[in-house]
Amino acid sequence: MDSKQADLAGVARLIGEPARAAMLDALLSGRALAAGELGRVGGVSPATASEHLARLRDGGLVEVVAAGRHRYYRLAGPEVAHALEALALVSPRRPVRSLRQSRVAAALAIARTCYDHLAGQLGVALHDALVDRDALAAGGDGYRLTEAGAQLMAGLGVDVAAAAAARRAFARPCLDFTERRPHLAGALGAALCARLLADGWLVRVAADQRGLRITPRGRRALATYFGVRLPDPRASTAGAPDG
Amino acid sequence: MDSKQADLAGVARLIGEPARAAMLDALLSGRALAAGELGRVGGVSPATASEHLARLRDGGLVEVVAAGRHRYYRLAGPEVAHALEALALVSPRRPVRSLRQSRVAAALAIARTCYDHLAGQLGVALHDALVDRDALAAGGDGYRLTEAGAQLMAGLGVDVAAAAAARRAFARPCLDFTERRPHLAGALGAALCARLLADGWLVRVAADQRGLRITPRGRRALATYFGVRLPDPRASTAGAPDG
DNA sequence: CGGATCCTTCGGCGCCGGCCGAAGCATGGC
DNA sequence: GCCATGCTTCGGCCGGCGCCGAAGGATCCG
Repeated sequence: MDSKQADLAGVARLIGEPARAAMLDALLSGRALAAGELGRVGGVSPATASEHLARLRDGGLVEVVAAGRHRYYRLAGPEVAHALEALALVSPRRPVRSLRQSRVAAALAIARTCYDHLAGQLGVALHDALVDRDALAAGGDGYRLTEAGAQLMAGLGVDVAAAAAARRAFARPCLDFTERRPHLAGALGAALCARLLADGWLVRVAADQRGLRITPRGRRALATYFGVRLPDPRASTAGAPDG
Repeated sequence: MDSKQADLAGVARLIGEPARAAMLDALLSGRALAAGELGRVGGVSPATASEHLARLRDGGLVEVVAAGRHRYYRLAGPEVAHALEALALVSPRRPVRSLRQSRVAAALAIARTCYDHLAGQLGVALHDALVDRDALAAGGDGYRLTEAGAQLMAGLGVDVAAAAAARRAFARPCLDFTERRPHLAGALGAALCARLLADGWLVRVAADQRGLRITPRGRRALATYFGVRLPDPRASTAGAPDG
């Protein structure tokens, strides 16, 4: 335990600027984006974008990786994504302006990435299915995989050993900011998401970096492996969030 | 699912101001504090404090309850506390300045409240003990109480039925920002914390609203009921956080 | 009812920081 | 080598907001 104290205001100040918040939101897709593209996302000039990104970098919120004459930025880690989601959870909603925005929001509600794992109705449904089937059990820093869970993951081709060896937490619930119920995060959640994308069960929607579309094949597979059928017609009013 | 989008920047901007951040930090004790006291905490005049509190109120981060000529402010809910803790988790640490600050920080690291439940080494140890003893199991929006867990809580005099009936989540892990491992949050966590305070196992430390001291009686009881012995001499380097 | 306490609103000051254009520095293509 | 592209740094403008003192309203006390 180092005897220091956190600088709450500093980090919040970094996020609390519309252009930077838009950039961070875009980076919640888990992908690394070029500085210029992030500037466009934030609606500012390249010069301003560069300043913002430098600040975010100094604040430890993003990392940069140089590639040719492009510089790609990504979130500095899962805990940054977690903080952003937690903030979104308490943010007042403001009305959408266009039909297009409404369509995008509806699509995001069904399936999207939360940093590098699955969120939205799909993410929550998968989480619940894994818990209900006793594939996940309480233990360690969140969840541990049961014998049944290990077999299920092996059947899907998820590299559980690699996930267990990662320096980050293995499996952890992450409160979904649209569903207000947990979905699966951590190394296992990321590995599962990657696998489902690689297998063509899910594809990224070009319109929004975070959006996912479930392919027909994925729909069948989700029903077979997890008993999950989406979109779920049940009412969206679920349990209240909690800290 | 309402088709709206969250205003990430707005909320972060509210938190990202030193005086307001200090106020919110003080409110993380879970108590309601008067406007004047919060002004002193933030190091600003009553006038400025009032402005800040009005903004926080409009932003939905705090609630106010009038009592005589005092107006007491408290966090608007558990999800606000959760967002603050998540932010603290990614905040860079800055060196403490005085010996006094160092002592306070060390005390906070051992036992403190996180909004209305237990955090610090004590909170994490209790969480781990409950999971290890199969008092808590994965289920619902986080944890459910097993039969053994229900008996344990009953023995302590914790009103589990009331906690289960609360509108908030029943039991949920909350990532501790000093330990970087989960402690127990949710209605059950709050009920447990309240019970331990009421029974005199823990007392609040006047120097810092969030700080807790374990009484000699509490120390014995914690060992008896949970097998928990603090301060724990094991190294503080634990698993990395995750979103 | 008059004074004390607590809080809020108002007016005005000052500064931080977000913005851009222009210039500087890399990299890549030809 | 020369130019185009992508990004960053620099200088300067300007608006927002954080700050306070003073004034006003509410509550409690004697």
